[in-house]
Amino acid sequence: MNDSDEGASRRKDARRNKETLLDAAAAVFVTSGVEAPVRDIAAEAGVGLGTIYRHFPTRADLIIAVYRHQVEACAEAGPALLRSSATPHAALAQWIDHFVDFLVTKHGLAAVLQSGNADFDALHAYFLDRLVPVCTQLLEAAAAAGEIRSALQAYELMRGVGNLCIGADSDPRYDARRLVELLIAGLRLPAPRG
Amino acid sequence: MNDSDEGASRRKDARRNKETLLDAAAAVFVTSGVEAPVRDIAAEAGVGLGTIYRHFPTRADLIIAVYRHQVEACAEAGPALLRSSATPHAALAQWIDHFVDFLVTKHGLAAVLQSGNADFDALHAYFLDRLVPVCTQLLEAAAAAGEIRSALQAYELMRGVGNLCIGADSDPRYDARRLVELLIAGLRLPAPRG
DNA sequence: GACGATACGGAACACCGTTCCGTTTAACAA
DNA sequence: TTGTTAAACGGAACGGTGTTCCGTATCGTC
Repeated sequence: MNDSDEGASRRKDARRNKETLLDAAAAVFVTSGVEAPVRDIAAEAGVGLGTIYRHFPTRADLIIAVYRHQVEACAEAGPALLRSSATPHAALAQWIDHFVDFLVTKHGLAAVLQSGNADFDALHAYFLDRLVPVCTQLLEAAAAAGEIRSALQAYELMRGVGNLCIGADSDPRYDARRLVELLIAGLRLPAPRG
Repeated sequence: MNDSDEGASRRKDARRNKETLLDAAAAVFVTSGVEAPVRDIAAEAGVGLGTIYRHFPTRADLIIAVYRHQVEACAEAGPALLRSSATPHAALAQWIDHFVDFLVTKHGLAAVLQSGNADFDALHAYFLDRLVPVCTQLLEAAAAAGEIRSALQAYELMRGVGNLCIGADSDPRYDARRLVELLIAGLRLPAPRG
């Protein structure tokens, strides 16, 4: 854990406020979704707007900070699954499942991730930088094992899965997990010359 | 064509402005995307903001009006494909392809369709009302022919396809068509006991 | 040409993310 | 303890949304 001191201030109140803000943001994200107004988060934390923007230069930075640990955990789960699973394809499926679980339980996160809104480019880039290499590794292992057709880049798969998760909360008629399953099923190689 | 007179005004300038507005909106949507500011459209049409909002009570209504003809054409293409195609599954695949082409060529339309933003509920509802029944018909025909696993509602498939199209413009690394193909491939029944 | 209904334009409003700056406060030295 | 100073604070203000409102201009009719 080298992230607890890298941006830490000399002043106790500043450190405390940053923690308070992260907690408040996490709470507001749960109840109102990731797109909740910055003012709501400031109010929840009992803090002014200036304080938010000093600690987190942009909304995207705040969102990244809130979910960093979970994204790191997801990234680290990839190699672990590859070691513990029966086949690379099983590892891939489980990893995607893990990722989908993460996205689906964060109201509006998937939508914001793929919104194309320039405000969230940093968020988009962070997710991609951290997770695409892991996905590539899983994909290549599965391809090497001859379990999948290899015509798909990890980037494309990640975006596709992310897209499928949009709106999965707040709509009981739409089950993103099932569609992602279908996508992964379509990826599987049916037979050498089907 | 009964939509050319259903909301037509008694005044010539009003009718002309509505046409001008539709053309201007279409032009702006092509260059700046569907999320272009209303003011840009008003400026392009050489018209005030009030005029836009009298003819189209909400942004969503304007978008619906601009794309109505194409959505109708898509809806009508469903039964036609079912008649002209070799198998129901082929008809389904072609129809989905048609729909994807439509979405992918309209900057930001897919994103706005699934944004969950209440402002666009009417747009979302219109697409669904018009296209889900068509998709249901195709899906049921393919299921009856034993070509697909039937565990997917048309609503879910439409949302999934729509989601996959988000951001397909403006990112050469992401090919929505390929992912939709994979999804449809995953839908196909491999064998009675695979 | 006059008149009433209709439509027009754009200022004004509410809300957003973000910036700016005068004020407060923590940390430290004397 | 007290004084000094750099850091952090709060929130008004800015620029940009979608939308509303209403005084003004215009069309169709008599």
